[in-house]
Amino acid sequence: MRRRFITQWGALGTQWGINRTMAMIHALLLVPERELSTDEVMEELDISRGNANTNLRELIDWRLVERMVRLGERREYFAAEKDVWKIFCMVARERKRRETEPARKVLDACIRETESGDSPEAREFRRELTALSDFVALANTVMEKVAAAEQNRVLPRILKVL
Amino acid sequence: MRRRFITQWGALGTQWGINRTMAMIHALLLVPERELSTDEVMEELDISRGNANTNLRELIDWRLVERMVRLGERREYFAAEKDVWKIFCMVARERKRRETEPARKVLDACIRETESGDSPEAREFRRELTALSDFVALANTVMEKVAAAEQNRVLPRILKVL
DNA sequence: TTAAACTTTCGGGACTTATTGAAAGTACGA
DNA sequence: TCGTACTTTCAATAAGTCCCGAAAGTTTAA
Repeated sequence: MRRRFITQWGALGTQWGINRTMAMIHALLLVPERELSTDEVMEELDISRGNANTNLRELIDWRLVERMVRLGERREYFAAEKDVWKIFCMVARERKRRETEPARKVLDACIRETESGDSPEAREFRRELTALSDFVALANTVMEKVAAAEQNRVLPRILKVL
Repeated sequence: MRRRFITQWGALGTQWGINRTMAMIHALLLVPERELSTDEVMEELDISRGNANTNLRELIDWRLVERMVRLGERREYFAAEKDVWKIFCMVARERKRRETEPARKVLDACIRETESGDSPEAREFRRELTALSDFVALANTVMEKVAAAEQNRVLPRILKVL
């Protein structure tokens, strides 16, 4: 069953824009109570060392996985964050970085470059883009707050507002 | 400038998990005041008919673009939704459909199949997965409400709560 | 019913991204 | 300092995705 969960989670990851291996490693670490070494990950998922290493690092970069050092042991072990709320924050943070921030940059650059234009079209263009940019900025702030929030009370509270 | 906006938006799309052409068509339709035909889209972006057709349909599927019919004319025209709030709702709806719903399905299927297990591991497994599933369900509800909300007051209101 | 105008589908090639496996790098203990 | 145990990098290749263009399908007007 664990194996099935892992492969399915991997398939899901693809749709989320996360690569399959990364999602599978995450699933693998999410379930068992103990941390695993690189070699164990390689063996369990039947993947190469390079692949395991790259994706473990990526997961650490997302802060979804932590490196664990055991006293007196050379080998490193890896453990996944299990608190769903924290996972959510990490994903929000990452998405902000990869999605809303670049969008905002592009929009603002375009707005700035049409500032000189004075034709009706230029104004219209600027107006459209500004509306978009403001909105993205707002969404950005929301995500930031969500990512920074400490307690897992936020989502229920949001739900109440809606 | 418009052209630059279009290409940059296309590049952004890639990071969002949307294909380049789709994002470019969206940008193309977002800016000008008038709707465009398939042929005009092909010409502006220098893409094939098949490509234009496929991606226009995909955009329509996302409800980001509408098909416009002109009386007495055979040809169809396309126009993008410009209300940023509506765009947001559409994206939320689509993401829910493509991200949280499948995740929930996988989790619930796995939980159901371990219901019989009674070992400590099985219980632990079930506990973990249930926590995740509940959380995803909560997120799901939030997105649903957001997508259904009519006014563009929701985001500011959420912001106040945080 | 047919031709014309337009839309959709789909196989194959181009391009992009992920993975391997081996070599190089690093850190530790003796 | 060296050997060992481990981690990281990277070039080659495999896998996956996107796009073209031609052919097939559909709708409309005559």
